[in-house]
Amino acid sequence: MMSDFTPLFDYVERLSGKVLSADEKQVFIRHFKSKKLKKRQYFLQEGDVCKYTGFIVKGSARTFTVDEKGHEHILKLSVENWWLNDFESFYQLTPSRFNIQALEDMELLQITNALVDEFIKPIPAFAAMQNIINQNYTIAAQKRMQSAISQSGEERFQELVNEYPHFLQRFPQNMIASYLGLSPETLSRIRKNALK
Amino acid sequence: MMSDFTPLFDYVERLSGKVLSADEKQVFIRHFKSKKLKKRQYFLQEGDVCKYTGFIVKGSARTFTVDEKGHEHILKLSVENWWLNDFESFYQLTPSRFNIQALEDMELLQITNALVDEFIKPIPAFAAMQNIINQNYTIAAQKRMQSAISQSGEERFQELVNEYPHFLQRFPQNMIASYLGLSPETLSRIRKNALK
DNA sequence: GCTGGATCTTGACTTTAGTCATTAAATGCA
DNA sequence: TGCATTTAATGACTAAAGTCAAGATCCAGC
Repeated sequence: MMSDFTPLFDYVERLSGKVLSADEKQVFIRHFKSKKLKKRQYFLQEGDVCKYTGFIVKGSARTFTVDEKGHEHILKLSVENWWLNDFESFYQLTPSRFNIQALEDMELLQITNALVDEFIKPIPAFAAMQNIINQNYTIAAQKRMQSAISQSGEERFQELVNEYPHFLQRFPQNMIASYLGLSPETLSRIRKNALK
Repeated sequence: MMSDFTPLFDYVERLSGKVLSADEKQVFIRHFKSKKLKKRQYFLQEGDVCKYTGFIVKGSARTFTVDEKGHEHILKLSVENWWLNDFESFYQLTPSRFNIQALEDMELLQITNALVDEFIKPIPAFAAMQNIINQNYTIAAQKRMQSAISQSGEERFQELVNEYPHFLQRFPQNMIASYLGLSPETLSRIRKNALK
């Protein structure tokens, strides 16, 4: 059965502000492949090259590293209508420093770098979307960097509560803690204090 | 006297991998204006819209915020052959959350967003450069985020020593500390320990 | 429903980094 | 050169976050 490309088309059109022709949609359908991941399965393992970029139709994932002490640090939490990949590895075809793992059962539409370059990038709406994404990502990264440098754990948590309240429902607390750069115990205590 | 555009042309050609024609160079010369800043002068103040993006021909600057306690946090240190701006404010024409201040006497080539869109973006080498920059910046932001989340102050300092050794010569230690998200005292002690 | 693993909470303690105050050194510049 | 300002170092203390260990709770799958 064919996957549902509607979310992807909507996403590209919305971000780019351009409309996709029927022909262009066919190019997407021809080159993106449906991929399913069960909870806990890996989309990418540290040391491997990130061959695919995937559009998340359903489910969620975390991008994380493991340090020398064996502690995991979550760099990114990804949900529906986001792209799943390690930019650096995907664009430069270098081994990745990250692991990407499904936190829920996932459905992706994925494609290789080579096919993107050959068939997808020439589609103006896609190229425009890509620039917008890079721009947005850069801005978001700058904001997050600012909070990492200048705010306490408690302030970073409050910001997350305000900006991504649904994350709190959707992800276990230890994942949120790791995303914020805190130990699970510390986040537990922060929440306890915040309730007063 | 006309400013020296050579560094800018070299930079655009190097990043884009394309050559600029004489006509295209004239477009640059026509629309970029030379701007000088003395040490400590502001290129941008919090609350203002970042009207210009500037290519740094000479000198250096810091991008920083001031928190409620009056503490400054440096988000970015910029030197020759980098662009100086607040992405978010410049692209979206929203008031900036950042201050940008010269750390040394500076010479910039600057231009407004509107003029970039009208005259400069149509130059293929420039558009290509911009995408590469966004890509590189995204990758760099991810790396820096990773160290902020998963490394101690000492490890972050060691990384800076390895990656940007010239920063240590060029910028006072309290600026470096702020860039690393540390108090000046803490960085002083880290350095003392590291010398053993 | 029962069970085992995962998640969360809490307490006691340690480590890391920040704060405040003081002194020393370096630097700018008149 | 000499003085004022900035920058850096250090000590004593405080605050924030991490660590380790134990127990409680939740939940998926049989």
